[in-house]
Amino acid sequence: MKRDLDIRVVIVEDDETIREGYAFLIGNTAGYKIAGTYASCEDALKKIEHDDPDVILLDVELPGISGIDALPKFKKLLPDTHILILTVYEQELLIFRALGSGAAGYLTKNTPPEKIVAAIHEVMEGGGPMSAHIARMVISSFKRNDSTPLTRRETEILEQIATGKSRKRIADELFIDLETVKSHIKNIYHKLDVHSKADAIKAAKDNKFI
Amino acid sequence: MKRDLDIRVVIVEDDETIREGYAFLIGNTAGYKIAGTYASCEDALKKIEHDDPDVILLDVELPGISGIDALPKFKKLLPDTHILILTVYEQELLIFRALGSGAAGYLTKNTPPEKIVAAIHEVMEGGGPMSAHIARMVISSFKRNDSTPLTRRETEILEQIATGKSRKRIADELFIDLETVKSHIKNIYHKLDVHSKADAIKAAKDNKFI
DNA sequence: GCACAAATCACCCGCCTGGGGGTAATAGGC
DNA sequence: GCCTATTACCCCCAGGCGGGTGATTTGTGC
Repeated sequence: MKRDLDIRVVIVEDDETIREGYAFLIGNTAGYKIAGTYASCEDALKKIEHDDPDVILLDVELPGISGIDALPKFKKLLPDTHILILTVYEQELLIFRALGSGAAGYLTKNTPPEKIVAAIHEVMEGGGPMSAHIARMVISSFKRNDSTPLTRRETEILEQIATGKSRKRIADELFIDLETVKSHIKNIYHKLDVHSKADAIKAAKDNKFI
Repeated sequence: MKRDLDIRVVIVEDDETIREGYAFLIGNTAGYKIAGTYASCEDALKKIEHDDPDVILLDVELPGISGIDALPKFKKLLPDTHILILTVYEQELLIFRALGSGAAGYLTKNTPPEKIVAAIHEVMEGGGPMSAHIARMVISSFKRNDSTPLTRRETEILEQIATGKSRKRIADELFIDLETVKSHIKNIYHKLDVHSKADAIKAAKDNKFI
């Protein structure tokens, strides 16, 4: 069990002005303590274990190893430390890669300082702080297309196909005949203008039909 | 183009105390206007078009049609209106269904009133407000398991299989022999202790290996 | 009540895929 | 220098998959 004193924060950020700015701000907030600051992931990975941080503020665009590539390494070194991504980039690919690698939050650099402190607090309380625009993108990634050409049953069957099940198995699980499943699949292929499982799945996912 | 005056808010919530409480709060905040309040989705669906709302606060546990089932209907009636889910439930299934149906945000009922107003503002600015715990669950849904038994290549091939591609096609796209792909698949099956595509995909997804 | 869409089942065909049994050479990382 | 990841090859055979055509029933909308 750790001391329940200050929240220990480490900053990994190459721009000295920004780094020292954040450090000053956080270090002077009651309840927070700067446990270390680094200009590169290489430096940080060598010494961060001694800092014993609760939260890491991690930049993604860094010279040498990028923050996004270093994320799994930090996670391996400090499995219980929360990592907050801090970046100017709002690219979907980057965001989902970061979250997939175990980031606990994703903030853009235009986030006002007091919100950053609030985000650190939030992440310690089990939250997942995100900048507004990021949150919207994350939510959008779940949204289905409601103007699908597929019927309910066709959508259901295509979802089953996307799990890798055979037509026979789908038929059994839906309590319908194999021939019925084949009919549905033929209709799906016609509607999506494809000629294979893989293409149907891709077309449907691209269009958020499934 | 709409008037850029007050933000028009509709509340759909069966508990009168809560409903009127929110209505009073929001109605008395500068820049916001209550365009309508309803105790059920049935009522709301009939009249909501005349309210011309910018944002709907929607409860999920309602008598009759649930908020979650009504969500697509509201979306159809008012495609440009933002819908904020307001509920006590924090079940993953419910959350992802709501977001999949087009909810722009998801708040729990313990959210302090001023945060609800802030969330309405945020959603109008293109954000995706979520309660802390919800946001964490959403983020967690992206997180991969880093202690996978699968090698990099095996993971890559299983990902391809999960897209419905045939072994031959995977071999071609990865510039390796069909027999090599078969070998990898055999190894994957052994490691995951399964005997089919579908089971491998399920096991891998359940464990977040892919 | 009628029309149209959705869902169901049927039988045809040819070809390739999928799952499982082995074995083994070469590269790359610690 | 060793281990494992990656690559590749041999065998077998059941059954799946994609495509064509047609027919029946259920149900929702106007």
